[in-house]
Amino acid sequence: MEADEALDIQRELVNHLRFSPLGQMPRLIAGVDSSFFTVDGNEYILTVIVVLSFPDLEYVEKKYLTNRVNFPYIPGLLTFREGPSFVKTWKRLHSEPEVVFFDGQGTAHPRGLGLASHMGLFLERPTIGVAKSRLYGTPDDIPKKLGEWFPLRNPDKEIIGSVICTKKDTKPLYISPGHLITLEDTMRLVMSCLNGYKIPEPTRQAHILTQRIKREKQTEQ
DNA sequence: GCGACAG
DNA sequence: ATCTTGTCGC
Repeated sequence: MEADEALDIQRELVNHLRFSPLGQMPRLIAGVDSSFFTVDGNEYILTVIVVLSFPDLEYVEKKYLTNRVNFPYIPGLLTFREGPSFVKTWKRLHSEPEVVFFDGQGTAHPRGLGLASHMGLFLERPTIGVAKSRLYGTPDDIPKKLGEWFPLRNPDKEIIGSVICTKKDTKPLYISPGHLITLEDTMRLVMSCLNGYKIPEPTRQAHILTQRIKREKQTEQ
């Protein structure tokens, strides 16, 4: 996979995105995260998917997989580095989450197709992008108080996501709809999944496991 | 050409 | 993301 053909894929797939209101509240939500490590000069990715009940946020299921990665990290092309591993891991899930949270952007992307959006097209179900930093767009302002938020806009001033304060005295989160969900519903779900921490619980649990599994993996061998 | 740049 | 210990502050 070359970078230039990856760009063409994004420019084509963005036309398939749909942003519709969530019909009903989900019963299961999945959180995805990945970590990386190198062995004998080869780079590997460890992807973890955690499924929680909603709105209780109780643990339901988890699956993880280690795969080799060849595509480098290139801002705007994260999908081609982490996407393949996610797809393989997803196929091992027994439960069927109605919504999936990704660590990265949804529509708040140079070509409107961040990791969450691209994976949403694959899954054909609602996805959300939860990023810890900005990739694209300009926020109207920076939120400071818990729950406060501002629109994130593209150069044409169109709203592509939002910057929201999910915890006091911490940098805000950059969230955007991935696919089959509106920005409004995206923000509602993110706020409903907060558990006293800055990162929504599905993504937070996945991140904790991604680090722990990798650490145990190195400790044993 | 210069700066920006998810994880 | 990852390399890495302690430390300032709510």
